[in-house]
Amino acid sequence: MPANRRPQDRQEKRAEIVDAAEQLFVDVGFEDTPMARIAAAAGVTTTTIYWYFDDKDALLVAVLDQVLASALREHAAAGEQPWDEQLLWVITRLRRLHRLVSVVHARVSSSPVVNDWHDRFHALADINLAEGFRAAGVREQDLPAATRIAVFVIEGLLTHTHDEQTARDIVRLLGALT
Amino acid sequence: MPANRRPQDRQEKRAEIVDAAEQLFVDVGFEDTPMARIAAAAGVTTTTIYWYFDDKDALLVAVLDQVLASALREHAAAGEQPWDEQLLWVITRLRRLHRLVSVVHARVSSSPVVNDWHDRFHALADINLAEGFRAAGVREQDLPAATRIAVFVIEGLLTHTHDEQTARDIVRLLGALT
DNA sequence: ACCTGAACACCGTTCAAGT
DNA sequence: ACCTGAACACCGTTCAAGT
Repeated sequence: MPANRRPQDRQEKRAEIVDAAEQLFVDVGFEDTPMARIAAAAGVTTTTIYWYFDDKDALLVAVLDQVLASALREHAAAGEQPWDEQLLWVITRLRRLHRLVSVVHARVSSSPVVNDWHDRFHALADINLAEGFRAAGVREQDLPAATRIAVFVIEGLLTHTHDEQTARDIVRLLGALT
Repeated sequence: MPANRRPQDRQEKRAEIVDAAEQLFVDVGFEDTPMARIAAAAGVTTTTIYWYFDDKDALLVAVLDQVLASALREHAAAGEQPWDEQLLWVITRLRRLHRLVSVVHARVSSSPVVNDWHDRFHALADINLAEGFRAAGVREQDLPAATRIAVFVIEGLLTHTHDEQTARDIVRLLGALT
């Protein structure tokens, strides 16, 4: 063991693994990418991944955290926009993540860590969306229902193919809820 | 080979396999049930399943067809009901099928047969829902968007836990689209 | 035509052994 | 503490051989 190993070495290699996994999970899919392929892309051995992560699901959660943080940063940088433009931004920006959305739902019932992440994600999404709806004038007692409708529509648009115009029509019609 | 083998023998054994697979896919999940377990439940050998189905995805599609047909029969038998009651009926009746919904979405991008089934399902769902919305007085130009919103909300309710009251609130708020 | 036991290919994960 | 090659367990699928 080298005496000059800096503490962030660990974080750096961990980040390389997560980066490799993110690209593969997004473009190829979680179920279709073997651990060996992630390891090769990250320049490590398969077993090394298990030094940093408990199992493949834990690696998935790390990828989800990274992707979510990145999306939140981008969204904040996009600045204030009207309500429907924000929704359309989210839909187009996150469209390439549809495989992640699907695999999270598929693994919720099998993996406790994915289930936990999913719960936390929806709590966060609900808070943000409810804030937007409140600002748009939705009645307080309708906020929970309106929020969940918005979440489900976003998830649906991400996991189903559709053209740009359909997305616009849907978001416009959703505006009727406000 | 027995000379008195009747042609429906094949259909009967096929049905036994599909029944076993349906119960396991619904209660345990597609990814968590090995072919060997389906075979054992159906009283055949693993390899026998491959005489009736190309692969596990083809078996999944057979299960989906059977479940869909059963749901359509039940729905028809339920008779005419107001629009929101129909939606609530679908949601409670199909809630136990959430694993099927999730795995279909997860496998759409990997399995052509599942992808085909998914396309056909949504075409069918769109027709039925559009009819309901039209009868409920939704403007013709809003029908496609309203239909997709309803589909996405139903799928969301099936794949996310929620209490009865939330479902009622959501369906009631959806009524604002009409 | 229908069914089977044995084998194959693949993959997530573990473990003893290294540095 | 960190990394590895080899092995293990599991599972979808195939195939040669039966009836």
